[in-house]
Amino acid sequence: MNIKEVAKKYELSEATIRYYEKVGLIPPVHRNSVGYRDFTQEDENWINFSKCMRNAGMSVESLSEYISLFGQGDSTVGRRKEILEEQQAAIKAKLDDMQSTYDRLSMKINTYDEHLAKFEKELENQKENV
Amino acid sequence: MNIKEVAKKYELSEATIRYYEKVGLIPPVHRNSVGYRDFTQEDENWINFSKCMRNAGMSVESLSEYISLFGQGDSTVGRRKEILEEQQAAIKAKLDDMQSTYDRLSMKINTYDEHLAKFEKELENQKENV
DNA sequence: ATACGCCTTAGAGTGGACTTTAAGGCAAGT
DNA sequence: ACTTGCCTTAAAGTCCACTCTAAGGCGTAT
Repeated sequence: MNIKEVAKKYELSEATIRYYEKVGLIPPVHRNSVGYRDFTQEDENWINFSKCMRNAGMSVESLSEYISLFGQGDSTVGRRKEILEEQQAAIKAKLDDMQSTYDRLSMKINTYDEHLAKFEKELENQKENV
Repeated sequence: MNIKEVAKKYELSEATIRYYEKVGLIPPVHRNSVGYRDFTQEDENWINFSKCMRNAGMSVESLSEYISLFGQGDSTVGRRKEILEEQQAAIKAKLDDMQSTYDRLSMKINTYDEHLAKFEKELENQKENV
């Protein structure tokens, strides 16, 4: 699969995929005889993984450390697992935070529904509802 | 409450709070007789609200539009509710996405636990687990 | 009265993550 | 043979959201 197709499939720009390879956010991609990128299933899997982790808030720095360790073989498994566990915790915290913001926002929207314009000011002043 | 105390209370830098006021991410803060910021409970509520919304991924642009509309009074309630509903949907989408990444990551970590180093390569090659 | 500390602002600077640009290689179509 | 088009890279540019710096006002302590 060429870069154009992969970009479309994973909803990333071609530039982003080239950038991800450059900074080590995915391992080096397989090339064809003229040096063009020719993505294997494994290359695609890495793109998918890195995209997910980036969307979940993992930094380019941590992710590229992980990929680099992966390239260094089995001796790095311990540290790799450590990185994943750190991320797991960070995602969990962010999920909880966002869930509570979501709930509060839903309440706020309900209050908009119920009271409309004339109660707006009181609404904003209610300590537990802002 | 002065800016130093508020910054500490809401875990934001003083610079960030000043910036938030400057770009309209919170309404103008109450001032004392010498022009220093003197935060009322309502000012604090706005800081808390905006901090949550920023953490949940709402852009400075959308949030400042919301605050600006709020300052323009009751006629803007409709548009304001619209903005909040857009954000609610965006947060929901992000929550779902992050939840599935969290689940996948948890599985991956379990697999690290079970198989350790020598199965690492196969693990990474499994299409549904990367 | 002068030094110190806390506050103010405007505006410049920073960091992270892309995104665009410029220059160029290879190859299929006319 | 040459144009068109897809690919390549390095490097410069952009965008967002802060973050820092410089210059200065006011007030209490020495």
